[in-house]
Amino acid sequence: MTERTTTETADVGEPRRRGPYRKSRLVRRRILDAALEVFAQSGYRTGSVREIAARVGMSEAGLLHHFPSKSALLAAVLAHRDALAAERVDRDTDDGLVALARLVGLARADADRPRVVELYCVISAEATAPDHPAHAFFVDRYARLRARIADSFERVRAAGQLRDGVDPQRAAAQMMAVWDGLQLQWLLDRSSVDVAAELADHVQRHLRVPLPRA
Amino acid sequence: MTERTTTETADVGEPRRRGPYRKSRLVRRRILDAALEVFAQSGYRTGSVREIAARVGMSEAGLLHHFPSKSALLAAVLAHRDALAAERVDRDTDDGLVALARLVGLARADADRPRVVELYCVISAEATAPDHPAHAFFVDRYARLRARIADSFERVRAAGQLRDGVDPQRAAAQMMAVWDGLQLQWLLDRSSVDVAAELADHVQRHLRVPLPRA
DNA sequence: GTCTATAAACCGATAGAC
DNA sequence: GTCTATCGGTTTATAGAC
Repeated sequence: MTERTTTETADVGEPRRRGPYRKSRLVRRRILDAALEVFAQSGYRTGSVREIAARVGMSEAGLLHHFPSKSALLAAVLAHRDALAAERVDRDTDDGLVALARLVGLARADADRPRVVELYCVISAEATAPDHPAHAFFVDRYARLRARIADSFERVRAAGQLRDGVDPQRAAAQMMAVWDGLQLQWLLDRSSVDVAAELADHVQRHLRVPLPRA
Repeated sequence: MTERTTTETADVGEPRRRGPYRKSRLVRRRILDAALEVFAQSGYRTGSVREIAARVGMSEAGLLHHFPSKSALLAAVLAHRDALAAERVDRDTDDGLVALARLVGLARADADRPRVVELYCVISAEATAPDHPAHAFFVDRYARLRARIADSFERVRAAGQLRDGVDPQRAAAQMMAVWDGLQLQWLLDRSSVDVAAELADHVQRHLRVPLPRA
């Protein structure tokens, strides 16, 4: 959002030859990666800026030059990860079935990103407290996702592919719930459940037609 | 487990006239209640013994006379709440349908205990980290609950009340998952979902017969 | 059984040098 | 852009008086 897009005016001999703020962007990226790991493992409140800075290999003050505060750092991590996920899922489709299948595909891909799964699991539970810095973010995020998934189920219904007695709104809430809950079980014990398989099974139970794999 | 059951030998004039360690038991109970609130609101790692002690109205050292450490206090809170829930659900039944209905009933009753719901939501997510003091507790707890609920679904199947293509093990994992996930949504926004209603709807989708209300 | 006092550690954020 | 140094705050747990 606040990303600079101007091109540099001095081109030669300067350390930032290939673009403006190039080093800053790389450093910020490394900080985000380290913050993701620490917040995932320890939560926001217990995870420390000191630990994040140590993983990046710089001092606390050096890190806080790039992000004004700890909570701003968390916000940046969440915004960054949400943007990456949206990139994967939000490509245009009118097909509700495809939209739902993409979510299952995201769950399948998440098996290779346990740190990301852990981040959302831990921080969302923490953010249940109204005074948590990410509280409003998660309240809004869940309302938004519920509405979007309900819309997908609605399109499935309009295409005559939804089973009788299925309410799109309720199906959306249940799909998100089973997804989150499976992730918790999986984080506690990797061998206990197959998140994507169970999520697909759950969704399939609402459909008249097979859920595509993509 | 370590509860004393001996009766007192001196009966008159002593401050603990109505039973041995009576005051200690009451104090321990008040500590457990306060600890539940603090751990629910702030998690284990951020929740402080100081805050718990303040709510009980005693000093930190005074509190730690009753529980040897902070982690022992958390263990006691969890054991206490699990015992209360088991009391409600574990009465003997051979009827799988009744067992499942009791779980939905517990979810319904939990609408009046948001602090308890919050405790499990926050601590289980935190306990995802292998070095968390409650990690082993939750890994074991989830394995145990999955097995028990799978057994209930198995009994439902044996009674010819399970829909075709439903695997008891997977149904158990999915039921726990949707329950946990709905609680998270509910904690973030009380008006967003009806946990018990959605849980009942989910379970009903696996059954040939209506789930009883009790 | 409860207290005060204290140890030993960690925290977020800022000031200011370079 | 990164550092050192530091302020003012927090934490769990223990020692020892009463």
